[in-house]
Amino acid sequence: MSSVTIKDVARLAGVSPSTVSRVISNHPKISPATKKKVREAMEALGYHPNIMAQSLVSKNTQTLGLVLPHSAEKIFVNPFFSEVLRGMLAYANIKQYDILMSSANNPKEEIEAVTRMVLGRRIDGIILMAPRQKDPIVEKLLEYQFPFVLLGRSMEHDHVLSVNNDNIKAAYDITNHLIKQGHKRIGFVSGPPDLVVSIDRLEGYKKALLEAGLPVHPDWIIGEDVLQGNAFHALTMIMNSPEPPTAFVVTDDVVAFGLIRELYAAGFHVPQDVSIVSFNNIVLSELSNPPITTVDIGIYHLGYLTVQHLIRKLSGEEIEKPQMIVPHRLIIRESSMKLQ
Amino acid sequence: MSSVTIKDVARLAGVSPSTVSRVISNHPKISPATKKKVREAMEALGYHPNIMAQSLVSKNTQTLGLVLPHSAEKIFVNPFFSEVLRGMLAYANIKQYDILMSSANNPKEEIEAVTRMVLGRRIDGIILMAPRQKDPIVEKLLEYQFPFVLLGRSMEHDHVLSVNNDNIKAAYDITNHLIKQGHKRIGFVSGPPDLVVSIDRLEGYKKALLEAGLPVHPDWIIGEDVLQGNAFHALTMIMNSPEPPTAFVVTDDVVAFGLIRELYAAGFHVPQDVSIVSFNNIVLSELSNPPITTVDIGIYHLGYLTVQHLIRKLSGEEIEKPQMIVPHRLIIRESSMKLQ
DNA sequence: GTGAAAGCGCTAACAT
DNA sequence: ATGTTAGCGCTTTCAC
Repeated sequence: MSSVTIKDVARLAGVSPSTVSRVISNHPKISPATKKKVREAMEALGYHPNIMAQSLVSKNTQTLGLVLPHSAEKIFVNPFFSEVLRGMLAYANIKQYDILMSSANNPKEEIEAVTRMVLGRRIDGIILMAPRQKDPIVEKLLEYQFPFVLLGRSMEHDHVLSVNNDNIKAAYDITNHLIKQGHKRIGFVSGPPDLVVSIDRLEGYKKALLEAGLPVHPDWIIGEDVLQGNAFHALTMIMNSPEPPTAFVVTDDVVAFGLIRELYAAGFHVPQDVSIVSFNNIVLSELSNPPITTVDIGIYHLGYLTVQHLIRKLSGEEIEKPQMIVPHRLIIRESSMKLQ
Repeated sequence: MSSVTIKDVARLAGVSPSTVSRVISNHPKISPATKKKVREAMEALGYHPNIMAQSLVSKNTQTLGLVLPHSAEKIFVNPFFSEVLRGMLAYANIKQYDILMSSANNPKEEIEAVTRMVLGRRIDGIILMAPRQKDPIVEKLLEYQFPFVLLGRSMEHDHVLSVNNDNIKAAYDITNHLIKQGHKRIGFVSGPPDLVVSIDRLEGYKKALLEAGLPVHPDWIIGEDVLQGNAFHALTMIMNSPEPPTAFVVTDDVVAFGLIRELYAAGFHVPQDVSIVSFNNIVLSELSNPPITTVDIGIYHLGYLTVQHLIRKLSGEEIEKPQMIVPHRLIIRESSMKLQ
């Protein structure tokens, strides 16, 4: 692993270092002859530009930062995450960008990680996943005037770059699907309450109920910790009440898996006793037993467009609409089969 | 987002840039007084060292490279991946390392991505996931003499750093579990055939059968593409033969999900008609219907130790045993309930 | 204990 | 079209 520099190439090609530099960056006025000579020398020596040195002077790094949401949300984010990352990397790859990841165990570390990346000038822009209400990182980045994109949306700032689903509409649509099936008592299983996505989906659910003249029953809105069994008690309470829900809108496929399992353990079958619909359409939702009715939010696409949006901004393109919306569609499966 | 440099700090603190540098790197002989002055100046200006400049001279980047396996393996790797990444980032975070990801659509791009990172001196070491038999990237890295660690193992080089399960033993153990349940006709669903992990698990399966005096039936060893339904035909063929398998060892939980689904569609129930066991113990395997018997391979731990192993190597520690083995354990669930 | 100076590998005026 | 020069922000001898 030799360390061949631009000077070595210059020497071998019999030109000056700056000429080599020009060849690298495809400078227009460079004679075909020398270009060829230099290319050959680079090839012969196995030259690759030192990216640190390039960045130091050019002030850009061809790198995007991504902070992994901290563990509190791990279950919520889990299978979604690798798919969205695939989409991100796919576009980044096209544009020769890499993605620098950092993790954090709590909001404080999260800020630190971002600060280190941004002020350490390691990245050109940053991708924020799962933004919260009044998200401190968003505020910080705004303050730094550092380019970033949200996978999700900001509730406070509508001029920030973001790629999102219309989660209110999505929740509204999927809830209406249940209503059309004849359900009148519909519960909701929420995600972490400070995530914007949780708030939006809850709102869409409520909107559909209200429009249909159905009651919004606060006791039927439960936390996502059913999966851990913490809310098992709450669930049995609800299900053993005189008039239990006949359906649930669940904020995430993984949570839906858990819920189906908990219901089963409590003696309730899906969809015979209770219907389940959820969000994301992760691969496994189709392979669930029963297969889960869900909202396909285009996870891969979401990741892909997020990076595209950010890179466009970085290359100085005029962004007509900062808020991009990725369309969703309902995938109707067995878990919400029509009531007889 | 001002760009405050070491000079600015030096000026404000009334010292030379080199002194500031010494404070940053905790140089021993520096008077407490100046140290304090400099620290205050850094604080006041919001100084953060430019990591590119640091790297350029110090020749290390505090960054590890990771190449996402290309899409062919996406199904195999999917839910496993985010968990292993969490483990990697957790340890990296402790040691103030970041992880630089790059993706590739094919083996050629994979090599390119690695070359760009390595020769571009962007990273100090590299993590390779899911190594193959005679893996070209391993050969390349060996040739460059560049530090790397395998999540898995090399079949050819036993001195390379690696963190792995004993997959042969794991497959042997889980197959024996089925044999103890009274199964005599046991099939196998494989992963991508050139992955070392696939080869090892197949070997362990065969070993258990042979030792028990049971037949290894080549027709019962099928590819992982059952999930896509491509091998659906093969599966029904097998199941409709006069003496079909009564159990399957499946190489991956996700594939097991798919298999259970396919079997169900073909009229076979798990575990009444056929038992299923698999590997990885992803979160959802417990929430499957039925819950899946699987080998817990300690995914998070695997990621954590992989990075630990590599960072130790990078910091010049003497590595006593280059090949680390993470213990596995069987998680017995409903999908392999005893035959009556 | 601290400063001055050189240089890491590269790019970008400014010359010619 | 190409070479010369001066940095980018930092670390690290080498002086004192």
